[in-house]
Amino acid sequence: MSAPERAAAQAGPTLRPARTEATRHKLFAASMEIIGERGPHSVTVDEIAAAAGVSKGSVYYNFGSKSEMIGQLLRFGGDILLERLGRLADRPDPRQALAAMVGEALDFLDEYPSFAQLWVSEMWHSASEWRPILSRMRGEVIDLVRAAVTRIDPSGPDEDLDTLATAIFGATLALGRDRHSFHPERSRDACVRAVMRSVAHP
Amino acid sequence: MSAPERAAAQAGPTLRPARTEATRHKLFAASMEIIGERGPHSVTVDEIAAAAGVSKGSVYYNFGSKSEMIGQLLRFGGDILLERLGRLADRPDPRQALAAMVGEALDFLDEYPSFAQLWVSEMWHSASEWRPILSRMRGEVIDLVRAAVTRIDPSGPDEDLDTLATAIFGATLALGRDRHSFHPERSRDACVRAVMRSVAHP
Amino acid sequence: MSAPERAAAQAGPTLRPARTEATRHKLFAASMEIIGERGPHSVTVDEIAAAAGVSKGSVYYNFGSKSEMIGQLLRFGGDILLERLGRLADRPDPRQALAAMVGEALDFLDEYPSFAQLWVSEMWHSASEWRPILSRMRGEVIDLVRAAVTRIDPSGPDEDLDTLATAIFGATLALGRDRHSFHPERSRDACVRAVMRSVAHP
Amino acid sequence: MSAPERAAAQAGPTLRPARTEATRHKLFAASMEIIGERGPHSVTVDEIAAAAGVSKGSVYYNFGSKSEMIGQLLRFGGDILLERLGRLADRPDPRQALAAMVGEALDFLDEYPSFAQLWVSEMWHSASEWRPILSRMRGEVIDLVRAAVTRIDPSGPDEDLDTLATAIFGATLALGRDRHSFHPERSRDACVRAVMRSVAHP
DNA sequence: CATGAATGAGCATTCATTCAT
DNA sequence: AATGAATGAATGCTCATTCAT
Repeated sequence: MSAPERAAAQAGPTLRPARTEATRHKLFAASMEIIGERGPHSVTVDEIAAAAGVSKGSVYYNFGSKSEMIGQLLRFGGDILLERLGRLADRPDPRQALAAMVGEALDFLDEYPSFAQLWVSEMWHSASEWRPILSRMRGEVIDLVRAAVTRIDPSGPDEDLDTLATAIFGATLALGRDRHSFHPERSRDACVRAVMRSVAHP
Repeated sequence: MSAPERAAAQAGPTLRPARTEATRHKLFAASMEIIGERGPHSVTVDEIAAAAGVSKGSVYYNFGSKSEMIGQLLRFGGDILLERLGRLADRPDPRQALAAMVGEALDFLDEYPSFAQLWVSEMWHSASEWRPILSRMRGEVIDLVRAAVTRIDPSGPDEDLDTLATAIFGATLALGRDRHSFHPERSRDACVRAVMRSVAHP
Repeated sequence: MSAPERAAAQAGPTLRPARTEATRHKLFAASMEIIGERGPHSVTVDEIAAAAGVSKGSVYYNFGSKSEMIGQLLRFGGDILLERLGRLADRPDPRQALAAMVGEALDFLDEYPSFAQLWVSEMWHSASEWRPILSRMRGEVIDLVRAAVTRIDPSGPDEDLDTLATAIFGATLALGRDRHSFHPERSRDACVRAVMRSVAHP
Repeated sequence: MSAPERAAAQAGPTLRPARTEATRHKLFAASMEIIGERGPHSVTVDEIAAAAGVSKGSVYYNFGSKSEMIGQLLRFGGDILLERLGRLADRPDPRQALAAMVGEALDFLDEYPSFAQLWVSEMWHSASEWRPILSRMRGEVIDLVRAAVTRIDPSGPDEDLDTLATAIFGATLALGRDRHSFHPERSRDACVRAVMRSVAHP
């Protein structure tokens, strides 16, 4: 448990000192930037601290360890994505809801490419330190997709709906990363259309 | 350049290539096993050598560096996949050809889960040492898929075909990894069906 | 660039420089002791750190590399020699000035035998990592000697003065090392006299 | 004991197989070339073998170890120098004899710069593996010089003659290396003159 | 005689973590 | 709340040496 966590545990809903919050956010921003590009193992705590403009000691004071810092970073990013997708889930037209979610996901992958890269790298990695966090995120996202898919066509066995949701999830993730790495010219719409073909026939 | 490569570059009748080949294959097999599970950075050369039953020096004698060894491992795995997919590409019925390729890919991802994990992790990683190798593989696989998709429905702009091929690629990869990590009970057929939905309606 | 150098480059009020300085000097002293005896390649960083009573990591924290540490050690020693010789250069009697410099050099070679050995070994070594440092030192020492020689007898071409200065430099170096290795009984005065014979005749 | 040495020990004055002699000389030539430039510790047996165009095993077959190979190389070079200097020692005019020896030494240092470098580096090195060889060489050369000096001016104590001989030795060595490294334009004659100044005045 | 694949002890270097200030 | 000097276990890599062919 890092020092601020200890303090919070003792003091109840402390108004967190502004200085700590600022340091944490500088570290989030800097890590997000460089960890996605170079990978969590290739980036050193020194580099993160330098990029954030704080001392190395601050990382340990605020997060306790490098691993924990990355974990909180992932939670931070995952919450943003889930919040954004959740907002679109209850649109009246189910097909439009799914399309909106795919589009929103593409936007998110575009805005947080480093988070996206980290997710793809670690989610299926059996020995990843962040597997619990990432597989929970994967589960929640796929649940949202499956719900949308089910509203479009509730027939068929549950297993098939889950499989379809996973396929949509994978296609979206791949298109998002591909736009970043290989095809920046590819339009968001074209990607949404390609993904939506799997639920396209009325 | 590793010692065997230097020797090969000079041509001439390689005197004792059998021993070298044996060592290299033992290293390939052992690496494939453990690198995918724990990630290339978390696995040490000592562990690889021990798992292969050779000395650490042999790794360096044969490959020159850990990075180069993994690179050759990736080429090795990629060649297997491409060879397998290529064999299915010219089936008469284009829809059956694509379905066969998706199925074959799933089998491959099942047989070589470590290779699959490494691929997913590093392919879109901008600073990966193996990016050149992996992105070439990605390109060749997507080309195969696009050719199959084009045979099914040649209408529409090229860009859309490329995008669709990428979506199919991503969906298959995700389903393959998901079967390994989260849903071992999910059938190969269900996965193929889910992927094929994007080209299913005549 | 080592960490303290990075810090120094940014200026600002160095907070805890005393600790760093202490560590650096402990390392200088210990290295000077053992590197000259066994040669820079035969001495390990572990040994140096152990001899200095600091951790191996400290060597890297303070100098960045073994090579850089030795480089700074050489600069450190060279500055001492040059400072000592420079103080004697402007004695009124030129012959006495040169004799004093030769004697002082012999004293220095006696006090810092490891530095002397390193200098002799690496100065004329075309591929030495420390060639730039050592050849600059050689140049400055020879310049001092030539100035003294010129004051004794300004006639003759410049080239001859340079050559004579080099001969004096070499003779002194050899006598200094020889006293350490083979003839500890040989007196300082006898050495000075032998060197001074080349400028002895009025 | 290396294999040919074993053979020689058994068979008496064997006519050494031509193949062995050829291999040894190729190795001498190649080592002399690169060891002097890069230092004995920085040069690997692989490099030496490659430069000589023989296999690494041949080095061990012929010399038993890297250290022994360099030792024989040094003996080889030292014999050449001593033979050349010895031939000049009994010239009638003692001053001319010494000048001829200094000149001959400069020629030798010019022809075998790598040997010269190795000598300078290792001769005064207390822990050098080749110290015995090199200090014997140093002794024999200084004896020759002292004999010549004694013939010029036999007065004065023995110790002074020895010291003077060492000074001449050092001056010559330094001028020889300096010509190679820093002043290739400096003439052989100018160097001889500078060295001879210490015995120049009748 | 010669080769070159294999070895493993040894080494320079990295980096997450600690702690006195 | 923050700092940065110091640490040392861990790791990639080198290279002299061996030995089966």
